[in-house]
Amino acid sequence: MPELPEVETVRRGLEPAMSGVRIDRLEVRRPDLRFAFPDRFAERVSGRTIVGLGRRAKYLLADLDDGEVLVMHLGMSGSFRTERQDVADVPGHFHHARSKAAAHDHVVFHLSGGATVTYNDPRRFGYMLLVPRAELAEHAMFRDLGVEPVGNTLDAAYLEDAFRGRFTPLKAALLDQRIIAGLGNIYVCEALHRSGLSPRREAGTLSPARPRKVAGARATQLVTAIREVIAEAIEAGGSSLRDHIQADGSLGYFQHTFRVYDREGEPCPTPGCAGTVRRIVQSGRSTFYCPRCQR
DNA sequence: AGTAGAACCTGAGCGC
DNA sequence: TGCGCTCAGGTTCTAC
Repeated sequence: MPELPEVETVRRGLEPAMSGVRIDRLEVRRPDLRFAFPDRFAERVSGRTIVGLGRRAKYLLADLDDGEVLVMHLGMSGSFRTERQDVADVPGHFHHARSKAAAHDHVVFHLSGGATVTYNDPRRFGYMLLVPRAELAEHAMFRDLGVEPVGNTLDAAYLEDAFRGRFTPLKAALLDQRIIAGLGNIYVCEALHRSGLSPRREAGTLSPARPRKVAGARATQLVTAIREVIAEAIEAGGSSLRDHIQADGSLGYFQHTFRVYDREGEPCPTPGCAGTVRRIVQSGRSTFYCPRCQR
């Protein structure tokens, strides 16, 4: 489920409840998610204070006061929800009753002050790790990650370099976390549509044979589209947080309207384009695009 | 080396 | 109502 904007939205939603807060007890309700939990996981996390909550690509990073980082990945179906039981008598404050455990509630953070944060993940493609802060950058999960899509390091010249000589389709190249870290199936489709580039085009065709000082127009368009799509989605996530979090305390899903994703058969939303959104399968995954305006 | 496909797991939606 | 099939926002392992 979550791509970078969703993970960032989850981070922002959890931060007020978790940052600077002590974990009185970590409740681990099964032996594994995608991987087995770390040795003595519950014991090592219980009693720690969360110094700060960060994010890298699609990973959520909780800095603990003993120098370790609790690394959390939400896989396809992971989500968090926050609940607190100590605000019932605050006038005007929404009260989240402490609910019973739902199906697929795998990890519960019992926080000082009485709030809980629950990780739910039906498909269990998510996972949690404990990594010493100093070793994080060299950890197998992080060392090969590419640049963040919104940030100074992503620019057209970088993309041209990364794509040079590659025959793989643009769709696959953009999903490759070693080049840009954090994009997923939805936002790749959206960015390609906005930039007028076909998902089937060979990645190397965006790169001039030799590096140039001034990057080409197509790579520039693509970079602009990626940054816009991600920034807008994070903004939309922020809005949904403000509207939504108090109602049910759940984090991980928010409503979005996409221009092409999951819109097979609908008219292409590009102004003046009479095309129809088409669905194809590339390396086993759905791609939505307009064959008319995406070249 | 680089790329496609299967695998991991559960649930939702659809046609019959 | 129920069965069987396809599909799902991610990553990793295997096989050409």
